[in-house]
Amino acid sequence: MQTALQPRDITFKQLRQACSNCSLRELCLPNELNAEEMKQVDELIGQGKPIKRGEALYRAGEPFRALYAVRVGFFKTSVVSEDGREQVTGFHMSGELMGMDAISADHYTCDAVALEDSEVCELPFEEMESLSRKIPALQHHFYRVMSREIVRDHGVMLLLGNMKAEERIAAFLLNLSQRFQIRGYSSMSFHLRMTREEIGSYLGLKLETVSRTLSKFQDQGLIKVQNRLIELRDVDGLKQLVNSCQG
Amino acid sequence: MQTALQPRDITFKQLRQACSNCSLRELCLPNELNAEEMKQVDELIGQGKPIKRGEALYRAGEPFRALYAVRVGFFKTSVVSEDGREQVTGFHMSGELMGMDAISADHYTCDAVALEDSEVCELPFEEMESLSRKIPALQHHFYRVMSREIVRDHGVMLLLGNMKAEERIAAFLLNLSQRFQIRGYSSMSFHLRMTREEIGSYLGLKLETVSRTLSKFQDQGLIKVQNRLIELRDVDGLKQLVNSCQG
DNA sequence: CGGACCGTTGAAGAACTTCAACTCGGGTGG
DNA sequence: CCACCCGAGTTGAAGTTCTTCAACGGTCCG
Repeated sequence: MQTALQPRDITFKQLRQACSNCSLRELCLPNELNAEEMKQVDELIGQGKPIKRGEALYRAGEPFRALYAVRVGFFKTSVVSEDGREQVTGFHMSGELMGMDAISADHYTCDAVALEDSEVCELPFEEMESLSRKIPALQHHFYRVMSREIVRDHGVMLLLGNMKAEERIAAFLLNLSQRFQIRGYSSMSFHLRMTREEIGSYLGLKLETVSRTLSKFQDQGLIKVQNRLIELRDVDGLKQLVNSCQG
Repeated sequence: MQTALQPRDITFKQLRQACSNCSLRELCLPNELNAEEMKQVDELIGQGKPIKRGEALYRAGEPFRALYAVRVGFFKTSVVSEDGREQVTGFHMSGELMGMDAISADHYTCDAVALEDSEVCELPFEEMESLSRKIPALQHHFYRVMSREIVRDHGVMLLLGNMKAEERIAAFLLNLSQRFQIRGYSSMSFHLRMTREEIGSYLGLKLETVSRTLSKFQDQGLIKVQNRLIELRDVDGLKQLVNSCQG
């Protein structure tokens, strides 16, 4: 494993860029840091580690050393049950943190796989933890980020437990749209980085159901689908769908 | 709200008992604390606040001030969607922490309702946060507890996304059994604190399906059901169920 | 003792899955 | 450069699982 990392480390250093200059700073780090604090954080964080499409950033069972922030690209995280069923637990885009599940058991419990060529920043957890004792805003930030993950998971539980296929897909598309918008990309038209099967796994549906539902939405004029390119045509219609049918 | 709390506060103080004497200490707090650290924690934590069956400890939207540890009793937490659908996000027994969802948005996002007469300990979050900067073990403990909640949620997502009704119910019963065992209660026979509907909400099933499945398990000799009293008769059989059917 | 709530069970219906056939597009090797 | 092939996606038809609707029994509590 160590040897495999060496060629990467070269690129790693070439791409090095301080958090203080990073446009994603508001997403990853608390915004109340002063220059001195920022510098301390900068010194800990390893930046721009590239992960090729299809590669795993980490896998379930590997020892925990760091959290990872997506710098560019797109990831899925998934858990696998004892009998081999995969459940996608999340899709992660720039500025989002991965690996928080690993703190409790000291090893990762998910696989994190890049769905396109990506780069991540490495946050060595022990060091961050100890730095967060000196910088209250940083400590609070980590509590908040973990809390946000819990809230997000509850939202997925609501979706999986109560919603019908059409509502799930509509909610999924709206969620992606919103997250692209926050990052300055178009919220009305975007490229899906994942397969129908991965969407299905995340939403508790089979890939055929995902495909059928997207086709149905297109027939209804809600969206336009061209392979993985999605264009939202009637956002209000989609929103109504999410809050309409009784589950 | 303040007035309603006053009669409680009397009992609150009557029941006061230090964490250092509490048998649940290993569940709530890190076990590496020395006497001095323990004392500091003790001084912050409000103990033995009683919540009657059916009452809410907190509700979604209320401002966040404290985490709560179940001392005695049993709680459910649930989120409600915009159109009024309830999703039970968890059942919580003694030693377990509730309210971590509230850190990110500074208000609770769930309702927490007692399913039997209960008592909770109050952990004022801001004070705990600042104390945790002085006690590394305490800080690490909170990170771990939140991480554990994330892992648990991923497990529920796997259950809701991939499992059939029988597998969900079997997994649910085995999970309860294990948690009772940890607390020194019988793992083979226990009382369900929640209705069939609440089980169904948690597992993404209708109450009739829950009822039918329990009856079926009884017919198969896996369990014995008497209202809310459950007796496990074939734990291995249940375990096989969880890891058998392909979802 | 009456009523509300909880739970059980049957039968019919809806929603999703499964199985299967086919299309499309991109990459590879002849 | 083109043929081929593979993975991804679409669509139809049949099948399964769960839900819905409805009726009824039990139990707890005022």
